Amino acid sequence: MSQRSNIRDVSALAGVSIKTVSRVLNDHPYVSKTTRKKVEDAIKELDFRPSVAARILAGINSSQIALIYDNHSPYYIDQIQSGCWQRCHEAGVRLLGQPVDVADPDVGDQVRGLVSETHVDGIVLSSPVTDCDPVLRALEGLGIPFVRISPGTNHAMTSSVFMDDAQAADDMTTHLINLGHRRIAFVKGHPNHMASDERLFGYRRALDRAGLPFDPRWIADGAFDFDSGFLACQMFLALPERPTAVFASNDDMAAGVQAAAHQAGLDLPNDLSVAGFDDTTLARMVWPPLTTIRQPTFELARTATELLLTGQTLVHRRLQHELIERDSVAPLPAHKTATNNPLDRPST
Amino acid sequence: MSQRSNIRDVSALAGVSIKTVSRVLNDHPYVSKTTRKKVEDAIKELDFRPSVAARILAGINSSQIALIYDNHSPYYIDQIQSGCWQRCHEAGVRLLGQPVDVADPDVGDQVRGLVSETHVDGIVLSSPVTDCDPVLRALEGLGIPFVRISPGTNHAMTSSVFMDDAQAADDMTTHLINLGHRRIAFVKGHPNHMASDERLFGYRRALDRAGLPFDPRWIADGAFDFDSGFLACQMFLALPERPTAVFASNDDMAAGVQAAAHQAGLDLPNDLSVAGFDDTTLARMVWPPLTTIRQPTFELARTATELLLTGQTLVHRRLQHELIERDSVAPLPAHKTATNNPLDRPST
DNA sequence: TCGATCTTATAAACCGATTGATCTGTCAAG
DNA sequence: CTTGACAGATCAATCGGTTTATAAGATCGA
Repeated sequence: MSQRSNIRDVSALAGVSIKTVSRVLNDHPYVSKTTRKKVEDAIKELDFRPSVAARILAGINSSQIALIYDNHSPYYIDQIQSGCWQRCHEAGVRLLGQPVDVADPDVGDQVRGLVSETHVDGIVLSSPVTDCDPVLRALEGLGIPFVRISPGTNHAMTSSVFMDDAQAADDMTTHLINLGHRRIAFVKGHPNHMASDERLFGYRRALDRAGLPFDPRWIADGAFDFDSGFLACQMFLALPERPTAVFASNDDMAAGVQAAAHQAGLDLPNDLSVAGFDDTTLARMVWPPLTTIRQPTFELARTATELLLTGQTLVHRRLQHELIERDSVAPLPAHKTATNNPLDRPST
Repeated sequence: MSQRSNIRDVSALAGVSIKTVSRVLNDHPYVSKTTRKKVEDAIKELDFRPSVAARILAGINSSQIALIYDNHSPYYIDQIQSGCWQRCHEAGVRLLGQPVDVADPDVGDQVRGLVSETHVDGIVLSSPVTDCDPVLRALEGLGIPFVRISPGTNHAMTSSVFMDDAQAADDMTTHLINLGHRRIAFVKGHPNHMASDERLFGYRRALDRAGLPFDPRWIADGAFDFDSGFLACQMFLALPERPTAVFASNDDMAAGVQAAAHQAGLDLPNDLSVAGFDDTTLARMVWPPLTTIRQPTFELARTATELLLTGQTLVHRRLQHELIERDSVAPLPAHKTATNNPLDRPST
């Protein structure tokens, strides 16, 4: 039976005072190497681990931070979590993952509870919690440090790390245009993610610059999940004038678009080019593999955690995105470029 | 500035003793309705939340449990987490998600640290941590209650919830045989998951019963991830006698198999049937959608948490699986059934 | 009316660490 | 031979709850 050992046991075994043990534990000055060694040996022998509960009560750091998220793309969350976790692991800090529902009327209260009950030292917010008012108010009221990953609003409030969603969407749209596509549909992201608007904006900007018209019928609402991409594509295919390319603003929706296209008997990517966004693992799993925007999700999370841990409260870091070409996007065949017949069908 | 309020503030405001407040908080007897009401009002007004740290120190439950996992399939983990989380949420218990690496030589130590530092009341183990010796020893030594999801060994040690992996694999294999397939390849799971052996066993049993030979060249090593499925399929396709169906022992690997087949120019499912296992969200995202075994992952996790929370230390529950037919498996065309020519190729 | 059972108060000990105040030695520089 | 700077001991308070012991008023049945 391994009875829990406490700081008294350690001090007794090492033959030093409790205060000295505490000094060793917290890296305080005025401890000689030999004393430190004695104490460390005693700690090892007793397998002593200071109780966080007691340290928290005594008012020092809890060495715990929380990651709060609400996301419907497991691959995305997996990367966010890994990034935070890795940095925490290096720093010897525990990470508590806390899923929430931003639509729940008492998220604010839940977050307040989390903080005052667990005494976490800080918080990492992932989109869309980054722009959830009740949560932001709760955190501000508590006066606890927090950083945000890809926030869409209140940029002056906290440190943040993000990418240029508008530019990335612009890049992808331009890429499609350069390949000859003129009828490019777009699937929007979940309305409570600010990135959704940014991506739509980038798409429109690229269209404008190329002198292409913006046609609202080629815009579909989405929710960052497979099903909404599927539905969006079905809608596009029912249009008298079909798009030759679909740009879905994340990979899950792009997979949905592809599935609907496959189901309709289209030959991908020749009959329809499909572009994604995020470059999650999923992008390589579907067929054809997705041409997509690589979002540095892991690094975003790692960097955010870094900022929190080092107490940099008001810095903003933009990380670089990258257009990844795979096989889901093809140049528009010549015969389709010429005609603009409304009754034109992808294949006979 | 919302100064933290403590139990003293509450007792003062409510005009009762600290002890009485404590009674209300812990649902102890001997509190009249009117007194209880007064205390509850005071709690609400002060937005008082008892500090877990203090309660832990005082020796009562921490109302926290941990979920320890090490898995390479985000969709699987997502479901496990959701199941645990939902049950915890209902019970007002906090869930700490803790990823580990079972191959790390000091997992045991990490787990011991987790328990003695956070004072969690119990632990849910997900495969393959369920069969990680250092972790099991650490937990036993600590004397902390824990339950396991799909353990492969030491069944008498703890409560567990699981499905019949062998029977499920048998079912799927039999399904393929019934559709006329005779050359059925199999992609094994990660060697540190006990379920991998079970599934292989079920596959062989079905083959035996049907009087079909077991050919080791049609067995590939896998690791439950996309890439290993991809590699396995490439290997199968290089064989002089190609399989007509591949049964991959999870969905991620099945997606890999499909990708390799697509890349080789095969027409799915006609040239090659592909079956998966798990029925994660991914199964519907790939093309063609996977015929797979539905593993009740969410319910498994929920039930495990239930057992832990209600203190049922030695019960075992088997949950039912189900064969889900989608479009990745097709009957073997007649002309292929007849011949068994080693040089036979899927398409000309 | 007496005793039993509720209901609540008061005071103090305790959980395991941190921290501040106070005090005693060492040892080396000036 | 002082004088500091450093190393460590001792004691007690503190964080925010739980819990035990003791006491006492209220309520109720016999």
